[in-house]
Amino acid sequence: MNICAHTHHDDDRLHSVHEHGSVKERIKQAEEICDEAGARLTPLRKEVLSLILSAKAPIGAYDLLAKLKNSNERPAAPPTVYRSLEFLLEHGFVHRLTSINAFIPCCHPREGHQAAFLICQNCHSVKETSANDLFDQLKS
Amino acid sequence: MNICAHTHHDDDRLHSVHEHGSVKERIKQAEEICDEAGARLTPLRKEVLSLILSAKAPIGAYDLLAKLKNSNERPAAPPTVYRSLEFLLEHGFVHRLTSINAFIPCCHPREGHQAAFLICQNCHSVKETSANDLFDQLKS
DNA sequence: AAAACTAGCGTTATAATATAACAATATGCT
DNA sequence: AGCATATTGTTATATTATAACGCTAGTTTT
Repeated sequence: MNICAHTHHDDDRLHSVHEHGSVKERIKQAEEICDEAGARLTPLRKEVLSLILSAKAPIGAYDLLAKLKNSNERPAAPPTVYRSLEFLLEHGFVHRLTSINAFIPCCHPREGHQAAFLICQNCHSVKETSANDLFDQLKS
Repeated sequence: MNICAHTHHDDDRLHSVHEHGSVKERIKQAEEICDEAGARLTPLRKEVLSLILSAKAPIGAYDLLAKLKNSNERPAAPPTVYRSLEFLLEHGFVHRLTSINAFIPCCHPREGHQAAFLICQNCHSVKETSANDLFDQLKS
């Protein structure tokens, strides 16, 4: 499922996941979603989400760990990161790219959509496209 | 991309990857393909392919390693397996399922097709479907 | 309010997956 | 045979992820 997409024309069904609204706005949106769902976007979880949103590319768990250690008084070990990632994945705020062991923001956290990702095998830039049609087919 | 597919009706576009012709036949086919391509299906590589073909489900690198050790005088360490897997992947004899860190046979080694896999999140049984249509879309 | 419960996080250790680097051997070629 | 290259052996280590246990703070129950 990895295709290097070097296209530059715009297509509303195909967009870069790291070119979206401000981090602040998206954090605020996440807070609202958590409030509605009765979930807790704790300071730690918020910081991990913020790091993923701020990254210019998919970011790995141990990169997140390093950034947490640098930017923070908080102690940090692998479970610190993986537990936050688990929460963010469960609530649809991020996606896991298993093929490159990295994480990216979800562009549409409210929608419960199915996405497919085009990952450039050189630079790892990621574009997202809806796979709803494919999934409809498969479910049948 | 993981959907648990519990369907039992047959569909020529959707088939279980572990219900195919005999291992012997498929090894023979692989030998032919290697001959044509000038590639060497060495005894080690043949054994790894055979183990993947014989497995009833996706099989991990370290499971393969254990089987190599059991069934064989040959010494075996991680690179032994990973190098063979690299060869088998390059030549299209197997697929890597990154989401579960496991490997399965390719059902159509000659065709250079693009496949999508439905992996049961309970039992890890795998069905394969062609994703050529999707890929055509994406390339545009 | 005290006790019991729970979610979240800290902490240590270890499991599971994968690769780097170099040595030895086998294979093909002239 | 002698050389070049591909393959495999071998040791060590890197990378990714989880298990297990304890502490703390907030909540609920009584």
